[in-house]
Amino acid sequence: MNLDLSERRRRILKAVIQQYIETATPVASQDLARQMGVSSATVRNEMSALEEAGLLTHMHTSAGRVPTDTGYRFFVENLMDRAPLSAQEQRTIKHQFYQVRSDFDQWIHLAAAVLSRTAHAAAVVTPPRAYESRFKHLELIAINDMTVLMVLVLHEGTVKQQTLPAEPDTIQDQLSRSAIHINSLCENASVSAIRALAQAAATSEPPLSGFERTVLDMIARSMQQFEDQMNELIHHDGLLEMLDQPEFMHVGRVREVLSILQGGAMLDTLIPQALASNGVQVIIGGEHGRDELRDYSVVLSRYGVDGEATGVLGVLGPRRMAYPRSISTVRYIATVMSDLLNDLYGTDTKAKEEL
Amino acid sequence: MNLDLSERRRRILKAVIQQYIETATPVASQDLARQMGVSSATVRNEMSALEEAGLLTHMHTSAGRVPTDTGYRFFVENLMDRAPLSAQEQRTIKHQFYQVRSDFDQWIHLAAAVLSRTAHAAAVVTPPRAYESRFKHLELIAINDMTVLMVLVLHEGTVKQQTLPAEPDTIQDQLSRSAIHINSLCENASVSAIRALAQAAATSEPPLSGFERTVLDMIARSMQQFEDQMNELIHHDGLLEMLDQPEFMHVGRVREVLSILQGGAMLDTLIPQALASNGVQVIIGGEHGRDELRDYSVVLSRYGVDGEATGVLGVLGPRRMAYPRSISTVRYIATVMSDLLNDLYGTDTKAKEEL
DNA sequence: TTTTAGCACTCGCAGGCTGGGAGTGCTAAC
DNA sequence: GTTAGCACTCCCAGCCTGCGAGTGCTAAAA
Repeated sequence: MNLDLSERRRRILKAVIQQYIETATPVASQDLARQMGVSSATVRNEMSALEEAGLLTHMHTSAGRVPTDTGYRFFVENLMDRAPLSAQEQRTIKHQFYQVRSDFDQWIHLAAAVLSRTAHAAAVVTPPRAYESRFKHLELIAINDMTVLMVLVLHEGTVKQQTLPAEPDTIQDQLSRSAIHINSLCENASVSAIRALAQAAATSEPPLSGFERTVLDMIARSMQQFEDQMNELIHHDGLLEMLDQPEFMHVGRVREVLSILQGGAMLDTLIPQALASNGVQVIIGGEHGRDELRDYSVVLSRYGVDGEATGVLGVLGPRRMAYPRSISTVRYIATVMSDLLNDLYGTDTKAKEEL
Repeated sequence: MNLDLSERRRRILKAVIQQYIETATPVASQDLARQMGVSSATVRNEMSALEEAGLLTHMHTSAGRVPTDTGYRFFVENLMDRAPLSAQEQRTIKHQFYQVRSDFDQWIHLAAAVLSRTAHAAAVVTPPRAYESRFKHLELIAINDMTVLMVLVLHEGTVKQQTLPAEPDTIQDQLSRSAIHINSLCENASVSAIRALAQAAATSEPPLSGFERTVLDMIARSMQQFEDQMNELIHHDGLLEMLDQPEFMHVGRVREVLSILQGGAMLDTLIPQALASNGVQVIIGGEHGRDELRDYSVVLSRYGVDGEATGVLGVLGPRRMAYPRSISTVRYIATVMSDLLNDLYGTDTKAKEEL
């Protein structure tokens, strides 16, 4: 994508896209004539050339120009002014995160809320996850004489809770001993290691009781399930934020967005792809051939601490999205989240994403 | 509300409402003439009387009749056929819950999903909560040499996680000892009891360390916050389910519903009210004077185990809602959830809600 | 060769008009 | 009390129309 555009054509393309993003109406040659310092006819000629090059279109003869996917792409990569969040905004955001700093599972909600309000688009955030989950700690708590609550902490800090039926006459003391036993056995173990331990129950020293074996099975199943549902835990927010946009005048669009957000195109391709790459990813319209996304753009970034826990966050909006602002916002919040996680996990220094 | 309606008027009213619920178009006298076995003119006279009584309206002279709030109310209380879920449906639902029976926090999601799909409306579910939260168990886990993960289990089984900065050179052993100490002190304690303990740190036996005091403060704050956000944790689902209804042709409606669901009318009045009453509550249109709800109806029920943990679940839909089905669904799922919680908490037998 | 003015042409869109259809309300007869 | 008949009201989809916004093209100017 290195079209050899004259300076003037670049300026016109940029102006068209900026104006279209702002006003949501096709832009006319007249509109630009003034700021370009030439006549509308000249602008028309240039626009015509840009259309030839596949960067603009128009729906019918007497309509203004509108950017194509390619046009937006060129804009994002070569034309747009980077617009980092103001110091004031950065402070506000950081402050909000500071206030919930100890409240692990509020980070996700806060990130989504801030993203959507700052970028004026719908936000998506997946919780931070290790590539392979590892056992950290187990706690067994008697809820009553029939039920035990099992609290499982994974290495990256995720807490899972499950109940299991108690053997009759189980007392907390026994449970605590079992927990200690399992904790010592399973330190740092992966799913498969725990499965192996459960298999070899008899040979361990001291041998595992039947109950303890059940717990091991439960742990393995729980961790496995956790890994499997990898990306089913997308949290999203800010739908309302988007409904003001004129593209959502028809309800069909709302339906589209909802299905994309909850389980459609988001999971299958975009999130894994974002997890596998560095920096901020921008997907414009149907660039990936996914038809549901034809009219939408997505800005995503990975965040987290390498090797420990990473997640994905970003925004989804109409193709006519304020790219500079969205990109800055996503990038900034990704670094804030990474810093938080870095404080949590490590003495590691390479938490901040580059780009 | 005991209007003295003739049998025929009741039949006509019922037919009007049923047909309107089904077709979403005002119902004409013609439509009913046949099934009533009288001429359309007669039906018109009767309708006219029902309109006089405030049970029906029409928007302009040449339009069919439409129920008023009062009409719906009369229908719900005196006219409608109770339609319990079929045995087949009940089995399916029970089976789904059975599959996630050990996975406490999936219940909420499942309940919302099932509710919305079964009642074809948006579902809301609040997690089960004790009226006053009580301490159950604490666990302190060293994540690294700078951070401690605190896992707090409340009496009703809720698990809260928080991080706190570690003192330098803290080792897991010390943490475990602190946890044991605090666990023995705080058994069953309420927020205020824990606050008192923190105040009297020096006098306890053995005395609480500075770190342990910090943890106590943290616990108290966390529990307090938990009580404060009482109803901010509404989980909802099934927006898509509703968008097919013709009343959502205009986007404004979608916006309305979204704001009701996330933090508007739902919290303020309806949920507390549902928590305070037994059985299934039906709120039709603007019955509560809340203007945002003018065009919507809500069917809610409390669920849970008295004294241990209760929550609220229900559906929100257009005023033209399939009341019999919604009510049956809400009632059934409330009993299923109550049974689950009952298994979890108690030997108690009075878990099932009566109407 | 590039730019510009001028003009014809295209298209969308809001407004007004119209006819038909659906439904009621009333009246008078059964 | 019920019904047929009819006038009347109102909505709605379709059609036309005029206007405004923009373009594309051409021929002249720079």
